[in-house]
Amino acid sequence: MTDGPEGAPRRPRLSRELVLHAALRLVDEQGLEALTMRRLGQELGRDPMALYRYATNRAALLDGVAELVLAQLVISADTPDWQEQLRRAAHQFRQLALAHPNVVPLIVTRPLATPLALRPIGTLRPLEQMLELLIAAGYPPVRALHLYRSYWGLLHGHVLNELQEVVVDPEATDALLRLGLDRLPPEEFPRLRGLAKALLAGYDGAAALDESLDLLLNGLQAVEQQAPAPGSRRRRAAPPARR
Amino acid sequence: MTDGPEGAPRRPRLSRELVLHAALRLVDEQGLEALTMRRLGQELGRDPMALYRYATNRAALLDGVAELVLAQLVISADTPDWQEQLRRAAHQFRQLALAHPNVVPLIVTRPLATPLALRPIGTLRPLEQMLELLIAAGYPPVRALHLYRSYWGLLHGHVLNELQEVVVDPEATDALLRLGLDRLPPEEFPRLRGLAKALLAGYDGAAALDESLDLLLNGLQAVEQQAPAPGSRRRRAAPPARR
DNA sequence: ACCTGAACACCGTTCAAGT
DNA sequence: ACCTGAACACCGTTCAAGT
Repeated sequence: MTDGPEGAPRRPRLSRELVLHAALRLVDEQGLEALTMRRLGQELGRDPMALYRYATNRAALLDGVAELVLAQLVISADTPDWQEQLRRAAHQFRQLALAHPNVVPLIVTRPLATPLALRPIGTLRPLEQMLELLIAAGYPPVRALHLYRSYWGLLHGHVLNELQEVVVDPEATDALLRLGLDRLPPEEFPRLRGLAKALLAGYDGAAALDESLDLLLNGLQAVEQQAPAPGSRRRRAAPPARR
Repeated sequence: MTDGPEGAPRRPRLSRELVLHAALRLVDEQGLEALTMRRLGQELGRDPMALYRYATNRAALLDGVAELVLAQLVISADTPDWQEQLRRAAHQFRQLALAHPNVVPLIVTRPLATPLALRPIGTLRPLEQMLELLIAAGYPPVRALHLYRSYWGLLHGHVLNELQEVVVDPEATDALLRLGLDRLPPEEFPRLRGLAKALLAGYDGAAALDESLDLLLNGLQAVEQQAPAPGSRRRRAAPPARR
C-alpha cells in the first residue's frame, strides 16, 4: 500500500481492484474489444502476464468488470415501502447502464455462461437483498424468487431497449435515419417508414421504465387480490411521481 | 442440392446464404467464439479471404447469423385475435432462443451497435409486421411503437432469464449448485442459500413467459379502460390455454 | 477486372528459463 | 518459490502481386 518509498512512478502496486478499475475504464472509453490482456497490461505499465495473478482469464476479467458495475446497485431491505424500493433500484440500475453502456452486454450476457451459484459474489448480492426485501414484505421465498426473475428480466429488457435508441452522433441522426429508412422497400415497410418522426423524437427512458414497473406492480396486485395476499400494507402500485 | 455435376466434392458454389448457414452451424455447435473467418473458411473448404465477398466484416457475419435466426419469426397481421398472435409470436421467439442459445447474445446485443434503420432487413421485418398487427387492431402508430418496445423488451428479458437456468450437465447440477451455494457466506446470503431446492427445481419457461404476457396484456387493458380505447373487440387478456 | 495468399499487426495463454 | 518474457497457436484484415 505505501507504494514503496521510491517506487517507480506510474507503477503503483497492483491489486485486483486496481486492475478491474483500469479494465472498466478501458471498456468505458474504448469499448469491449479494447479490453485485451496486452492493452490492459500496457495501461498499467506491466507485463501482460502479471494480470494473470488477478484474473485467471480474460473471461474472468469480463466477469470482474460486470461485477464492478453491478455491485454498485444497492437494494436495501430496511425500508417500509418495498415497491418504492424496487422502483428506486430499477432507476439506479438504469443509470448504471447509461453510465456504462459498453458494459451492458456483459451484464446481460455473462450470466448465461456461469451457473448462478458460481457467479461473482458482487452480482449475487443484489439478488440476496431483493429476496430479503420481498420476503420481509410478506412474500413466500419461492414466490419472491419468481418475482425477482420477472423484475430482473424487465430491467434487462428495458436497458437493452433504451440503449438501442442512443445514437452516437445526434447531429447526424436525422440524415442517417432517413437514409436508412429510404433503404427499405416502401411496399414492404410502410409502417416503419411512416414512423420516422416518432423514431427521431427519441425515447423517454425513465418514463418507459416507470410504465413497465407500473405494469409489473399492478399486475402483482391484481394477482394478490384473487389469491392469498402477501401481507404488508395494501397500497396503490401507481408510482407517486409521474411526469 | 445438385451440387454441380462434376464440381469438386465438398466445394459447392458459395453464396451468402450458404456462408451464413455454415456460420450458424458453427455457432450452434461450438459457440460464438468458434466463429472466426479462418475456421469458417476451413469449414467451407475455402480461403478465408473468400468470405469477404459475402460479409464485409466479422461483425457483419455476426449480424447475419442473428438475422438468420430472427428472420424465422413470423408475426402475421391477418388474424382476428391480435393478442393471441402476440402470444404465439412470443412462444415462437422463445423456441428459437432455446434452439439457438449461443445466438441469443447476438440477438439481444448486436442491435446496440447499429442504428435501427441500418439493421439487417430480416430483423426489421418482425417489427414492421408487429406494427401492422397493432395498427390493424386499432392502436395509433406511435402507441403501437411504444407497445412494440415493451413487448420486445419483455421477450429479451425473458429469454435471458430462462437461458440462465439451463445447465449444461443436469447430472452434475445438484453437486455443483450446492458447492456454489456453500461458497457463499451464510450470514450474508441466508435467503439465497435457503432457496437451494427451488433453484434446483428449475424453471418452467413457457409458464413464466405466459405470466409476463398476462401482465403486459392485462396492463394494457387497464390503461385502455381509463383512456381512449384502441378499438377492436374487448376481450379478456388471460391466455386461453394455461397449464 | 478479378482473385489469391503473403504479410501485418495484433490476440490469449503456456511454459521454460531465469532469478 | 517466484517472476518474466519468449514462444505458440491462433486472430481480422490489408494489399501487393499475380492471373
